[in-house]
Amino acid sequence: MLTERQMLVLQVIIDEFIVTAHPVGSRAIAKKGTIPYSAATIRNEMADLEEKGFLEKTHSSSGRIPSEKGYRCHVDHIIASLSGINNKNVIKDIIQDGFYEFEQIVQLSAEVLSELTNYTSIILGPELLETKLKQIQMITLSPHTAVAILVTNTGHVEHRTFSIPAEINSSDLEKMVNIINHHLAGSPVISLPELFNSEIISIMKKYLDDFDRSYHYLKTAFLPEQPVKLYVGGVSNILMQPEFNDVEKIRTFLTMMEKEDEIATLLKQTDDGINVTIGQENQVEAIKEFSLITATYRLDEGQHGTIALLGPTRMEYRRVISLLKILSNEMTEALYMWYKNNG
Amino acid sequence: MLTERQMLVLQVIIDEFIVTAHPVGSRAIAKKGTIPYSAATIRNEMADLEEKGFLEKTHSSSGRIPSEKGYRCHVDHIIASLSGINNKNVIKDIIQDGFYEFEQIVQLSAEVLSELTNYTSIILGPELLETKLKQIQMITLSPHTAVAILVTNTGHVEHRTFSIPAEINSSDLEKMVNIINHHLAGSPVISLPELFNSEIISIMKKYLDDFDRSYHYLKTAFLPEQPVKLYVGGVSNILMQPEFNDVEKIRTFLTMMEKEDEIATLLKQTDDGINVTIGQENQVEAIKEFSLITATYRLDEGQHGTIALLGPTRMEYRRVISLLKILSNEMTEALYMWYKNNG
DNA sequence: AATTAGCACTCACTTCATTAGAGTGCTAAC
DNA sequence: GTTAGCACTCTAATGAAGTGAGTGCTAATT
Repeated sequence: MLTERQMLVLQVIIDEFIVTAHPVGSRAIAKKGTIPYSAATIRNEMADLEEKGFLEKTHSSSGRIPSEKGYRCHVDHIIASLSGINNKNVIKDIIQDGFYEFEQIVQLSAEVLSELTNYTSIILGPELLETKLKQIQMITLSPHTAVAILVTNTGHVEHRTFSIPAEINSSDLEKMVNIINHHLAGSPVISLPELFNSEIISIMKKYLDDFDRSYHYLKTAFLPEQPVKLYVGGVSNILMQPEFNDVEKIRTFLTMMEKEDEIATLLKQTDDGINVTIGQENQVEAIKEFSLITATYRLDEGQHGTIALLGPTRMEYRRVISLLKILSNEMTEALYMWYKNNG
Repeated sequence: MLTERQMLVLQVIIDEFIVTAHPVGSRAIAKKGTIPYSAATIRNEMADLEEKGFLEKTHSSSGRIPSEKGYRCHVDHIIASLSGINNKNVIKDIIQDGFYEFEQIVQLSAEVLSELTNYTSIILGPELLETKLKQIQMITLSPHTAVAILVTNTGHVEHRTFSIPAEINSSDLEKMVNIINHHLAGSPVISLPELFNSEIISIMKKYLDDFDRSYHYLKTAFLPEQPVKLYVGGVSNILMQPEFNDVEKIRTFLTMMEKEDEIATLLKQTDDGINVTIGQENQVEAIKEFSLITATYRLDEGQHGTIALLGPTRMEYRRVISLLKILSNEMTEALYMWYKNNG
């Protein structure tokens, strides 16, 4: 589809544009001398590249900027050539110093990532619903209120304060908690409501006086509020990009970033491995001007989460993609170690 | 210091400027007809007001804008006239619907506040160190790791995952937790380290084999990481203000908002009651262009937190101050109720 | 004596024209 | 196939002119 030389020209233009954020002209390329052709030749190739849809003009006599198709080609090229990456131990070096808990590892990774790239990093925690119940605790604060605490095998702690209905006495509550721990420990959190219905109901009915009421309360008390957790790093970082010299754009961007649930659902539907969606390729309206690069990391037994990097379409794809690949590997490794110790 | 009429003119200018954010001219005021004087008269008064430092010009032939001294006068005036506020039940109406836990009440208040004002609201949670230990739990995830959970009387849950040193066996751990709960439940969290030293050490030495090691781990495991919690609402809200039409200002502001600890220390050193610091009056460099209004809310027994509102110096002080007063009262009330049930 | 009308002057903001510079496309020469 | 040359295009920067809201001062009015 593209000749060798056209590919070369496209690369040079993208590289240049990534740095300057300004349209690139043929003469400028020729002057730089990265490729040994005259401005006119390059001009001709550029015209062809534009015709084929890999470049665009901002106006009729401007230089060219890469189109989304151009970026796509660039990115596919990078991913294809991405094989033996030298693992730089970005995260591992930091982690090995001491003991970090699960959430810290993830949060740290998000910060490191945005620090290294100057884009905004978003990490989607592993689907909480797929973690397994370790233990439930119920701590009464007063005769009328209690804190329910749910701990998963990943060390995630979820808690909720709620009022104890007058119909339930504290010994009943204790019994319930014991029953749950005994029967449901080790079950995936996602299946808890179901298991409640199938396994626990029958048992509880034997032990508890006022079952129906209690049941209702328990069910709401023992489910995690947010099924996933987002770790965001470097929101203000990305605003340094020249793309954000417009106030309105900043507002739009920040408003979007506040919609955590939308971002979460977006990140959830990514495939395994490295994934790049450029501009209009994005399904979500609010980021159609951005590029989103995602990578998955895994825990044991099929649990996984997503690392993502959000930046302008004009992104340092080469660097960023390999970084993300390294980091997702490292996280998988670090978390695997963690998981092994804590399963 | 100011004549009746000068006061009037100052008020009108401030009111106008709060709405338009543009310098106010004498002719414009006269035309509006809020005060029955000609442009020339008003002009003279404005000249006097400027001389006395209550007004400023942006350039030699511009209209006037209120100086910080002008705002200060305005604000002092408002606070003086602030007596019988009709309690509007902003929060209470919402809260009474169902049971809300402590953190929800505070978070909700922050959101409501920024929603009502279009400024950024910051609520400083009650000093965690002053809450009292309710119970400690230790849940082992694996032979080498455990989650330590600390619950306070306010229902606050703090947790930390850490690795269990090989020297400590699980029955020792259990013993320690029991000892702590038995002796320290009810003690203020702030005094825990001290009590550890004075009361627990001696007792533990009797029970535990390898005391020294265990002690070190416990001490770090059972102290809340962040002594206070910040609840921020409507960060992107404030960006709609015309003061933020400059990209650089937005960046500065957002960078500042990311420094949570700085904000926390700033809010901690506020007096009781309503407090307004305008522009340069602020000690912290980053908010010398803003006004900060703070109010305190109380829990039982001397525990208290701070509600704050951050906006441009051009702020609707009248509305905002009374709102903050109402809200701090309501929060005190709501939390008092909560506290009573859960003490 | 206080207030107001009148007038000259100031300054930011907008609009418009001009220019410089970087770019393109095309044709002809190498 | 590659390059040089040239006419043409468009943006961005610059500056001049006009507009309008504002001020300060003085003199007239109440």
